[in-house]
Amino acid sequence: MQDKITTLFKAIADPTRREIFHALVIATSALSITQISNQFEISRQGVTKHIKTLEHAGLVHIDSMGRERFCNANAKPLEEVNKWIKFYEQFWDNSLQGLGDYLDTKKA
Amino acid sequence: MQDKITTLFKAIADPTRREIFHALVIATSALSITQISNQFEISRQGVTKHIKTLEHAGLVHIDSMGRERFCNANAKPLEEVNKWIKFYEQFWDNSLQGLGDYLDTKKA
DNA sequence: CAAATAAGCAACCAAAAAGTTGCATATTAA
DNA sequence: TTAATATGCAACTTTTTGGTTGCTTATTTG
Repeated sequence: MQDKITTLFKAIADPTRREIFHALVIATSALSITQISNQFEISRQGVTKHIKTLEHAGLVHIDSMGRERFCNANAKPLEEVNKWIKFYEQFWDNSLQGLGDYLDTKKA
Repeated sequence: MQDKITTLFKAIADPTRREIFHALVIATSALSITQISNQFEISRQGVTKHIKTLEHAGLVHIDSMGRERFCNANAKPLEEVNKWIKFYEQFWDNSLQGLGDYLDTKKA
């Protein structure tokens, strides 16, 4: 399909999915599909689809208990996004920019 | 349309766009649309569209000089993404998790 | 000025994404 | 064991997205 980080970026690019993920992160216990659906305007099937996308990106882990499927958030994969971002930090952060300029000057 | 952070997330969710952005970030000088196109497989129009998306997200700034349009990367908006991510860091980073547990214990 | 170059605009296309409804199936409760 | 509940699966619709081609316009350059 597409590479891992793209799957991840796409998963969090959708606002509904970010909301669902957030709800799972701050939940005190795992939430079933129906429980999640009750918190959102969209249909249960819509939620299922989003959960599948999040699961595929590694952001959600599911524990099946009987007929219920309890969803847990897993923020770990976001570490990759964080790494991606980190590289560009030096280009927006002025203090780091200054550091870069300093090193350049030193070299010259 | 959609909120700012979603525009931003969607802009960086596309791998081609991330590549273009990266090329602009590491470029020693601003690049024209044609110059960018030469570095990628897709058509000039395709590049133009991506640039427009990046510009709309604030990740690219354009300086028009005569018939040419020179594109500069601007990483600053990524700071917002970084902030978004930061919140979830405590849920993946074990040391911070430990810190949270510690504070909870202290409270109790 | 004529030719070449840089780019925009518009229309189009195919595939993907976000969401829906309907129905089947498994599990639990009355 | 029948009814209710939780979910999955499949088909379908609408919108968005990533990309294309064709044509026009503006700016250089020979």
